[in-house]
Amino acid sequence: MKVEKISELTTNRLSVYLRCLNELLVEGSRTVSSDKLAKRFHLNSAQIRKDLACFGEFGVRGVGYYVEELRDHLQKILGLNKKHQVAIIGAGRLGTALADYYGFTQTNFDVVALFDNNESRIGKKVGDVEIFDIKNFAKLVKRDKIDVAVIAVPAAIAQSVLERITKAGIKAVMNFAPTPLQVEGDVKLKTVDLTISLESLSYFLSQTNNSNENN
Amino acid sequence: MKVEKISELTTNRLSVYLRCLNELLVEGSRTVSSDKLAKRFHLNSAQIRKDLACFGEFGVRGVGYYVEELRDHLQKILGLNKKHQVAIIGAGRLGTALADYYGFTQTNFDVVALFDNNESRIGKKVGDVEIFDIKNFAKLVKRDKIDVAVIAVPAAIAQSVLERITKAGIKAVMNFAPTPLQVEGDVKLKTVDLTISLESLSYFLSQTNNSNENN
DNA sequence: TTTTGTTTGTAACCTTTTTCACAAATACAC
DNA sequence: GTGTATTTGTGAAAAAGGTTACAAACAAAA
Repeated sequence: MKVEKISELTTNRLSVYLRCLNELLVEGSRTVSSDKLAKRFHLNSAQIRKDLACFGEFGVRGVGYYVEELRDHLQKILGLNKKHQVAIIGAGRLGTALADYYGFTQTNFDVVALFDNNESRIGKKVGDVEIFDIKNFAKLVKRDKIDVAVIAVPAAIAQSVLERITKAGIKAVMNFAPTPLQVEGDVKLKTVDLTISLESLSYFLSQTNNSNENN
Repeated sequence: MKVEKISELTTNRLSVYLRCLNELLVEGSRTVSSDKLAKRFHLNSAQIRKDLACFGEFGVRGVGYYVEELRDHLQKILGLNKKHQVAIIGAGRLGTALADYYGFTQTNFDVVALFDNNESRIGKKVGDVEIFDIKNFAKLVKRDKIDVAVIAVPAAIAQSVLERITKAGIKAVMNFAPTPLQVEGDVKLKTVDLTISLESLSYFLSQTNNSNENN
């Protein structure tokens, strides 16, 4: 078992493995080898073994891994055995869409509050979740033990929102504003930038078109 | 100038550079050096130069890059000089949120149609965009020259939706369903998997908490 | 014209990530 | 038991990605 720093690429894959194992569990598999797992879900068996090896020796040589046991280990490793309280800042279309995104609702991530600075939105509800005035952010973070924040505001104000989040003591932030943000301290920020994804997609599109022209 | 295959990491950065240049243009800068660009936007100057070098020699030694000229080059490289017609499949909250996401509306990506299989949604409009029956997908792709598809349906049916998209001849697909999809042929698929991002975030959160306990 | 200062483009180097390959461990058949 | 078939865990190799460092190119001042 390695004790090195775990890369984000690894933790991302752990999440994938977890999903695969859940699928296998539903199908009733008791054990699975890294090779079967890899073939079934188009992964690399050596990488699976190496990723898992970062956290312990979960497998049995000649047998493989016990599906349920490994699933439980991964859940624990990823911190999915504890509930997380999520706040979404920005109650526009994206923010409200995220508020009942199944990834948030179906798991141990609970969206407990939406925040906005727009008077006309404050006080309304999206499903069970109330939209609060951003001014009360710090207070509600404390009250509801919010530990994850999602930024779903326009790019122009995203940095100031992040600072508010950081000041409130939140350590995990997901950013949907199409702009890179500067982080203070040991806060973990993940940016999902749709503009970058789209424009990058556009590049590959133009490549295909050009090569077709040359045929 | 290199002629190697361009990595996705590079095209992602090109999109970032483009954004930076647009910002500089608004501020009225005529030229910029890779060093100034890097310092201003927290990038690496050598990497900027290397990324650009994949596509030509755009700079002038001793001067830097002409902002507007480089901007135009990047737009061309990324295929952003042509309009793209986007279809969103799945007219739930996420699909409709994406339909008027500014990244789609504000640029040369035009959302021209939403698709769903739910009778109650078909025929309605989200902003200017009509929700069509998924059965008419291929027909409308042809009529409206749709070249980008966005999957915003539940994971369980995402693969079958992708196959429909592929059959209709679309080469660029963005997937928001939290599941990896198998691509046929030369279709470019980008998956934005919020579950993976969230669970990965959860890992780092549990790390922070554990190390605090040990203090 | 020459010198000085700036900045690109890139070769060489370093780091990270992925893949390969195999000894060690286990199960199971005989 | 012994032998055969699996499969893990992990070094070592390969590939991919990022950084450093500097010659070559150019601008501007002297």
